[in-house]
Amino acid sequence: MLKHIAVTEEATHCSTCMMGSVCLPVGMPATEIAKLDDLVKDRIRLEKGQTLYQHGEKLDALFGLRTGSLKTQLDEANGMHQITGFFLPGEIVGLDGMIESKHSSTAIAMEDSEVCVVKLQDIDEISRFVPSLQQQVRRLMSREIARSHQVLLALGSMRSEQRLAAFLLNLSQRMTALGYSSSEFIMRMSREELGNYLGLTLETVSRLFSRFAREGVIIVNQRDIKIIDMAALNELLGKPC
Amino acid sequence: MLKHIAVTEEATHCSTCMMGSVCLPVGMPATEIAKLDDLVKDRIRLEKGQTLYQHGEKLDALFGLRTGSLKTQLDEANGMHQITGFFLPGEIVGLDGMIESKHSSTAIAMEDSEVCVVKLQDIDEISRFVPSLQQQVRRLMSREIARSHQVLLALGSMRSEQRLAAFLLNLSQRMTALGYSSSEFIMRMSREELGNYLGLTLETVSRLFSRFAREGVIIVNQRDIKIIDMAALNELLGKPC
DNA sequence: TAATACGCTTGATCCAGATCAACGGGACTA
DNA sequence: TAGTCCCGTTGATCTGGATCAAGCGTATTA
Repeated sequence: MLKHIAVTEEATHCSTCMMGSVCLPVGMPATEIAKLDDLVKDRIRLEKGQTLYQHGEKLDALFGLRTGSLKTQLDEANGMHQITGFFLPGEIVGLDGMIESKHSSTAIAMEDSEVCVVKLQDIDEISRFVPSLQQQVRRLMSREIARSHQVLLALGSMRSEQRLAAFLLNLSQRMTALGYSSSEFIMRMSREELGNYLGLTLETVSRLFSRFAREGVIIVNQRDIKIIDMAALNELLGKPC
Repeated sequence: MLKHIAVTEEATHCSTCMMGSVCLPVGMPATEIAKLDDLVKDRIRLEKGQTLYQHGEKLDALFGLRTGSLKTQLDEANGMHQITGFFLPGEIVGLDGMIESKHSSTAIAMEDSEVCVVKLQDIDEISRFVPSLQQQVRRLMSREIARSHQVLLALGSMRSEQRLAAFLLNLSQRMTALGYSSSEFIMRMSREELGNYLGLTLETVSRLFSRFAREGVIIVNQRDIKIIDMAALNELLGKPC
């Protein structure tokens, strides 16, 4: 069962949340953010491995990840499954699947995590007073579409080493946005999960990590990654450094 | 230069458009659809090969495809490019890239086409009187995310024959929704475009068509496709028929 | 009417990444 | 302290789809 936590008056609201600079309110004018305090009435604490929502479940809220990390995946009847995203704090989960008000994917915590619950009806309610909120939701959804397209590019047009390079660079950027080091971070996903996401086997991912390390591009210690030569990763993607 | 056509009083509006049952208003209550008549003030006629918008261009509108077909693609600086979608009449183009108000992809007409221009500011304006409009836009964006995720599943987890089967079944469904035959249709894209979209080479796509034809699953005549054995395609995907 | 071009098919060969297999190390349990 | 499990690494081998190459049919142009 999901562990709900009511957000009372003295609790953190959007306007006081440290995550505000990267989360749902990102880019909104400060005067409007102040009006978002009633947006989150509820939080959910998830243990590692716990499911936030499942394919087919009724959807009536979005989730802002406060702490921890999540993955989303598609589960097919025939046993196929595809991880469609890894989420870090400040990122919004649940944007897919507002068709028929049913989730079209499953979201699972990769470590103990906490999410803010943003009810869709509260969005509609509050956006009457905060005109930019609807645009903000559109922006976030649009970003999610663009993100998927980037992954499509990786899966459709890149070779294995390029996919991993693109993934590492992307993760690095997102860590930076969170105020962490851009060159050293811990990956929350297993080799198998990463392989699934990148359309590769876990063995190929493992070999790539070893090779990158051998070539002095990164230092790998299990899930602890240190990027030594960012330019080399960019070069792999054919980008000027 | 893009050919704009002002939508005057006597022209077709959303409420009278034949496409309404599959286009932007899909699923909205009839009373609300009637209020959408000011939503489209402008249409654009595109010739085959013409670009509707390009990566990086300012975005201030969505486009409802009225006739013809479009493709969207990501173009990378290094020459890589990835087709991210093929669009049929009634489908909405331009949902990606409302971040920074810039398009994140390029949309190109695959045949002579016509699109309805839906200005974002008109959406915000009209949604003050049509409460369900914002939800509708969210639904459409959500559908676009879910669609991308399905393609991710194909590119990440399926073998070549499954990808093509999934593509044909998907196209068949969309043709049905448009009122066309579910088993016989013309594909507007070349083998190369289809290969790019599915993460395969044009040769592999061609061989797959030949093989499916040899096995009596389809009849192929260049871009003219007739599905003989729908169940066989479903079986390839491991689905019960 | 020939000529050039483009899209598609088919064959031959190659190779990146999958698959199969063995092993090693850390975390948890008894 | 040993035993079990899970995750990751590495090696050997295989194969699906890429690459290279040739030819063909249809449309467009001279």
